[in-house]
This record gives sequence, C-alpha cells and structure tokens, in this order.
Amino acid sequence: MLDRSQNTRDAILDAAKALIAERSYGAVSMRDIASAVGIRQSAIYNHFPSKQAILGDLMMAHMERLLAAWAQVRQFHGTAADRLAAFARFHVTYHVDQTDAVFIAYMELRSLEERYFEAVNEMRRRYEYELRTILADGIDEGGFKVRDIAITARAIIAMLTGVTTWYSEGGRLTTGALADIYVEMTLMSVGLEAGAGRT
Amino acid sequence: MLDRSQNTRDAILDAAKALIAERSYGAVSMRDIASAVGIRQSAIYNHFPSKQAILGDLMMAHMERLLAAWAQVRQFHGTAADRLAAFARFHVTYHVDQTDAVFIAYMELRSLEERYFEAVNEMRRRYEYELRTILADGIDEGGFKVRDIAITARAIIAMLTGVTTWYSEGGRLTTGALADIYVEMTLMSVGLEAGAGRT
DNA sequence: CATTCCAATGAACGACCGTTCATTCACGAC
DNA sequence: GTCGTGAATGAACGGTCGTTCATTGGAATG
Repeated sequence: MLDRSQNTRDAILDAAKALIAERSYGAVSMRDIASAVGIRQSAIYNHFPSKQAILGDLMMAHMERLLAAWAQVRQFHGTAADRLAAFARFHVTYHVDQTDAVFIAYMELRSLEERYFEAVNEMRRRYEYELRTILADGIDEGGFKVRDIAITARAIIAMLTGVTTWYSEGGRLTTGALADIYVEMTLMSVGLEAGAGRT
Repeated sequence: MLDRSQNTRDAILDAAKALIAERSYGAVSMRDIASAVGIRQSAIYNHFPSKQAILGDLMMAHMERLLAAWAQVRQFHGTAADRLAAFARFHVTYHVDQTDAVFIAYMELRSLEERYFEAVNEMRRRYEYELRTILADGIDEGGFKVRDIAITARAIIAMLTGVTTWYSEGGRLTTGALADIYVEMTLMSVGLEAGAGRT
C-alpha cells in the first residue's frame, strides 16, 4: 500500500514545516517531528535519510510550487504595467497562504547543505528574473521610472514578501483588498500612477 | 579594573552576534562563542547568566541603538515628503552597516523568551510609529497617496530592510547611491514624484 | 604584606542530539 | 499457508548541549 507511505511522508513534511517555522531548524529535533506525527524517531528514517533531507525537501518543494504556480498565471501579452500588477497580485496572494514555508525559505537558507542550497538559490534567481524582465519591458515601453533593475526587483520582492511576517488570517482585510493595496504600491514604486495596472 | 570586564563582555557579544547571524541561535553553542573569544565556556557565565541573556542583550541593544540613532537624525520641520526621504535614507544607510544585527533581530525574535520579546517588540512598534506619523502628515498635507497607513508603513520598512539580505561591501554601488535609489522608490511608492524629497 | 574580589578554569552533571540496527509486525502476492 | 516487503519499534551509540561549582590566579585596595 503506497498510500500509507505517502501519507506518512507528507505528515512528516507538514509537521516539520510547522515546527521549524515556529522554532527554527536547529531547535527542532527528530523526536519532536516524530511525536507530532505520532511515530517514533527511528521511523522517520524509513522516509528520509537525514534531518537535512527533510529541510532540503521542504525548501525545494516550496520553490518548485512557487515557480509552477506563477507559470500558470503569467501572461506574455498585455502592457508591462499589467504584467507587473499581475506579478504583485500573484506574489501577495500566493505567499499569504504559505507563511510557514516562506519563513523557512528565507530563514533557513544558511542551514542548507551546499547541494540543496545551490538548487534552491537557482530557483530563486529564476523567479527574480521574471520580475526583472517585466521591469526591463516597462522601461523599454517608456512608462517605468526605474533607476536600477536589479535593486528595484529585490526591493519589490522584499516589500511584497514582507506581508508574511505580519499577516494573520481573520485580520481586518480580505486577501483581495490586501493585494489591491500592494499592487498599487508596487505600481507607484516604479513611477506609475495609481490604478495603472488593470489586473 | 572594570575595563577588562567590559571588553570581555563586548567581545562575547560581538562573537555571538557574528556566529548567530551565520548559523542561527539554536545552532551556536556556548563553547563556540567562548572559543571565538579565546576563553572557556564556563567563563561566559561570569558575564551573562544564560545563553538567552546573550541573545536578549543583543536584540535589546540593537533596537536601542536604532532608536537612538534615529532620534539624532529626525527632524520635526520640513514637509512630510522631506521627512519621509530622511527616514528612508536613514533606514537604509544605518541598516547596511549592521547586517548581522538586523538579521538576528528579524530571525530570532521567536527564540526570545517573553520578557525580552515584549521589550524588543515594543521598541519595534515605536520605530514603526515614527514612519506612520510621517505618512499621516503626508496625507493631511495632501501629497501622499496612501490607502492604508499601517500596511504602507510595514511595506516600506520591509522594502528598505530587504537591502540587508543581499548587500555586501565592495559591491558596485556606494552606500549613498544605494540610498538614493531606495529613497526615490519610497517616495514614489506613496504617490510622490521622483525627486520630491529634498534630503 | 595581607586582604578582597572577580574573572577564568577544568571537571562534571543530566539531558538531549542525530543516527544506526536488529527485530517485530502487518500486509498483499503467489 | 508461506513468502517477501517495507514501515515501525526500542534500545543503544558517541557526541554535544547549557549549566554548575569548587578552585585558582592575579591584580587593586587597605
């Protein structure tokens, strides 16, 4: 029965994600993870070769899901302003539901062994490149005021990702209203008027 | 001779800051810190009652220095745009030189026992309030397009603080040029034209 | 010179760490 | 009914963790 194995494996990943986000990788033990799943520590090694592999799996899966989700949403047509708005809206709405994974992805990069680190970092670069392309197109089209594409891209991503550090469900705003605000700020931050992006 | 004690104490704090920023609180041992300073682990307890106290001291000192540095720079006169520009410039230039402390302050908040956590969080609120005041003034004066003061303040701080995650000395930009870009993006993000703030 | 005081030491503590391994167990395939 | 397979177990491993403590050493004070 492969199902059971898959479920236990996922349960381990889920428990590890929640625990590491709460306490950090170094502060979570295999015994903690096992007891959250309802098994003994040694049983984990039937599913993962090491503690590092759990962290590596978590971060790789997070970045892969992020890139795949963006690939489904991205559009090549429309003005650069439209595509920037779409990017901002996607980033905020996607990340708001994944605060644990985002937190780990940003905080535990340094806890990763090189083999995982390189792969995760490469995916981060690919994601950032998507935004850089939009900014470059916006400059070509004429509407964007951007002094430095690399810095602007990172500044926008930092601004948008910041939502995960304070957002909590059941706050005063819906996800949509929250995204509206971030979309507008993003557009304005590259010199566009409020309301420029149609998305 | 009080000097020697003070120096050893500072050396412990400096070593802990660098090590924790590199590896995280949970992954740094008292033996690691001691050996970086050149003493034995047990000697640390002549200066700090516990490992937690070292982390607490680091974070409290960081926030106190930040608030004190801002208090020296802040101006009550000038337009809101000027003061926003001054805030952005201060935040970027100050944080760029303190990447270790900033990283710890953001990452290890959850590692802090409640007593320290409350104090540190209160100082963070005070700092954020400075920016909120500027935004509120800018709305009153008429020039700012801000849909939500709380979210805008956090978005701006996240954007500006983000510089610490990738900036490294000896990069292609001077600190001043870097700050110029962030100041301009900050002003535009609240709907001001590029070049609005005079600072 | 004698006294005080504090930083530093090295050994030890109980606890917990990640990982290994022989073994047990439940189950579907033949 | 037997076999093979893979998940789960509990005990154990060597090591490291934060912390304690009696002791030492070396200035500053009187």
